[in-house]
Amino acid sequence: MAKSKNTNKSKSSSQAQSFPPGRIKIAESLKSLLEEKEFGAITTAEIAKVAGVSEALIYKYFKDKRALLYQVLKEYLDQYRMQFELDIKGIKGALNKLRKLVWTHIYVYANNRVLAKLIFLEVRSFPDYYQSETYQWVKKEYSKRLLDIIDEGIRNGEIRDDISPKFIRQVILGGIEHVCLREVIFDQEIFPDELSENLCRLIFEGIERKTAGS
Amino acid sequence: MAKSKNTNKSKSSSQAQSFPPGRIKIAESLKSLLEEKEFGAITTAEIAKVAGVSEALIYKYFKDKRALLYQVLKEYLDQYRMQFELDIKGIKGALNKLRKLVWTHIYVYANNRVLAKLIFLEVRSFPDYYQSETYQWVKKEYSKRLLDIIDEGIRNGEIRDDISPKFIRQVILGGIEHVCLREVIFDQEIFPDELSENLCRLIFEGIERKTAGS
Amino acid sequence: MAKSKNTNKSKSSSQAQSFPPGRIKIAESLKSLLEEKEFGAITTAEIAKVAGVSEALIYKYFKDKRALLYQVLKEYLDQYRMQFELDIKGIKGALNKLRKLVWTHIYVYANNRVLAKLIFLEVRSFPDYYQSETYQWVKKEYSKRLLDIIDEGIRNGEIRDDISPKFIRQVILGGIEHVCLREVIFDQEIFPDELSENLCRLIFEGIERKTAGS
Amino acid sequence: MAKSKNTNKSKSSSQAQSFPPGRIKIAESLKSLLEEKEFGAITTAEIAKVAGVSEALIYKYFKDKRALLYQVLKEYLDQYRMQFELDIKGIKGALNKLRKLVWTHIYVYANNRVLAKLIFLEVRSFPDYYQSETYQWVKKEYSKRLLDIIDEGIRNGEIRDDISPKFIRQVILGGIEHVCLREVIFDQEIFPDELSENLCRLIFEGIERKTAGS
DNA sequence: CATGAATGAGCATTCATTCAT
DNA sequence: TATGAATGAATGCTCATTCAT
Repeated sequence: MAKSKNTNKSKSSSQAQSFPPGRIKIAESLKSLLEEKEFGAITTAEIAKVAGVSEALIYKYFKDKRALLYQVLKEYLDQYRMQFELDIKGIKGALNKLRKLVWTHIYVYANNRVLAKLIFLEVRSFPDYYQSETYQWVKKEYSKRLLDIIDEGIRNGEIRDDISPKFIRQVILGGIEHVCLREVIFDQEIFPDELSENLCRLIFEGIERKTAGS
Repeated sequence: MAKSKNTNKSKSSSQAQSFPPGRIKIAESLKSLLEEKEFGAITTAEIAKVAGVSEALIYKYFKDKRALLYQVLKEYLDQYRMQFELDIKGIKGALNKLRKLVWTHIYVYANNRVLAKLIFLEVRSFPDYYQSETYQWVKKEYSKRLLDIIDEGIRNGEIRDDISPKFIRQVILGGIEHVCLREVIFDQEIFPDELSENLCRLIFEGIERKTAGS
Repeated sequence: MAKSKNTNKSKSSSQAQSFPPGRIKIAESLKSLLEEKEFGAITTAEIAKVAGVSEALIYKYFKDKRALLYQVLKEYLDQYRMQFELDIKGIKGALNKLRKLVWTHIYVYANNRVLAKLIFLEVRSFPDYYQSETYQWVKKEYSKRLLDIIDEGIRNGEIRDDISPKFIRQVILGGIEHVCLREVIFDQEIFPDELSENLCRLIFEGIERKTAGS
Repeated sequence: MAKSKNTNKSKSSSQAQSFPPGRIKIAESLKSLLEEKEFGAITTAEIAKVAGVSEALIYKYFKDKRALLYQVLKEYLDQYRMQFELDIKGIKGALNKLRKLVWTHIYVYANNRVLAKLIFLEVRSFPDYYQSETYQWVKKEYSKRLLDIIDEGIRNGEIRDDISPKFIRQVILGGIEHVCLREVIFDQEIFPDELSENLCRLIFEGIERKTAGS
């Protein structure tokens, strides 16, 4: 059950194919090594060997080992950002959008264990991450999108207006983290359908506007 | 509030006073270093320095750095094993015993962060741990005791008999882990009273035998 | 007061405008970097970056990093060679010419710290420098000119004829080096007027021909 | 003439033979390498190889490469400190003591080129040297001794009392540096007798008290 | 019971240099 | 004329571990 095969098979993944092959090979190498062990246990020698390049090349493309990690994180996030943008297209209703978003979020964790672990464990220990452009940009993009949908829900009466939208967002993100953390850390399978269903039921019960008639 | 001061003040802790002073000092040294940083970041030089002994002595008493960690883990577990044995003395009723056990388990995690982190994070990366006597022995002792109580509950009608006792045990242990993991990882405070109360309410509702009259 | 601004503003300096722009940019880049740090601390990456060219181009024009240094040295020396040729034009008397030469020599050190340091410190550690054309050619040009003037002085009775002209030259060059070395090494200001005045007074007293009547 | 063989043949040099052989070999190794090249050009690998030990051992005994350099410097200074203490014993008259001190100082530079270069060139680039105990201690020991003698000279009328003793000390130390710097840098021979004679004549003429009768 | 001395293997990182295009 | 891509060989430094005493 555990140790599910992940998704970075996408050699030709998200970045606009403009990078030199060496750089791509290095990033892919780290991605594949992250499947097996944590970042701290991976050496530059290993990265270079798996990538089939010299260690020196790593430092041509990345300031240091950590900058490489951030790049990998960024690539993963980029890849899913597009997915997120497409995902809520055509969905009517704020709650439905939220439901879809929650499902996708959990689905991403379910299918990309490396990304999940990176976000849950690795990145928190590096205080400089929070200054990195990757973080800033995710924060802006994803967090804002979430807030917009909540606002929309409040405006059109789907969501109660007596709770701060930011607090609602906090609860949603905390909830997602909560239902996935255990599984991510212990390499157990995540079932997006079930988890998102339960989570949404719980949260929506709290945030939905109770109209007089219903 | 988080980052609570821990409990390994017990210099003269559990082991039957039989160990030579050097060995004890080394184990205590690692314990105190584990309060500050994770095992991987602790060097043998540090351990020796804090213990006030030579590095070589570590290898007289322990096969390697990891064997020392297992010893420390064992000492902690020993220490709490006694506590567990005393704890349910005089308690009537399987559910009450379980309640006490859950509370104590969570309480241990709340008060010995080092042990909690060891169990949750450190030890899982060492596959050989599961072969170690420490693990085998804890598994037998603690797990068995739990099962005994569940069996007792089934026998005396407190607990429904249509669920496998082992499954019930699994749910209890998983539940405890579940409600503590997040806090342990992110160094947030754990409130044993609240957590065990909620957890027990949830679980007992499911496992309690619903007698006609009640 | 020390750390005087230097003179390699002469972008279009001595070389007969024949070099391709890339080559010129590389040499100028090294010159400007030498103002800030010593040769050993300058990397080819830096040189290329400041020059605005690729690292590879350096190796198109120069055998290696050191050959580039020799080229820079040569350019500086070229630049001052012209100055030396013009300088003694129109001056009457060997001693006056020598005085002018000494002043100019010191003046060059005072105003081009990079050149001074190159000559005093950098170049001596590279034994192959003494085989380089740059060295051979300077030796011939400048040293010979000096000797010619001394000879002229002896011939026309200004300078005593009982000391070998080469020894006199040696004393003059040694003296110049002597009065500048300390300042160059410790980055202290050099005062050409004062230093050359004192040096000439000292040396000329020794080499001047004492005629009966004077 | 240049490149005179130096004096660190003293394998069993100054330190109280209490150091382990590895540490001694490392220090001696650096000393011998400093005869050939400057500190910056010496690698830890070389030091270890010449010493016949592993690179790791260097870091057992010294914080880093620079700390090793300071240790070497300290050993040299220690060695000569004893010499200085004995040297002025039994000499009458402050000027005679100063003369002896100047001679010995120059003699040390003449016979230990490595030490001389260390002091003149290497150590100035490391700002942290001036915080090192080695520096503080030399400053105190040697500088103070010099000042004491000058004071003594002023008290007994040998030295004029209208110039600050510290200024006199400054002139003496600057003078010694002045007459040795060139030779040290260019690896030319130093003649202590001649240099100290000339230097003392020059300085003493200025600082000696001109009594009415003389 | 304890240690002083020593190290092999590895670490992230740097840099001058090469070569196909 | 110019460069993008790549690297071999170091560099200073760390650490768990061994062994004679």
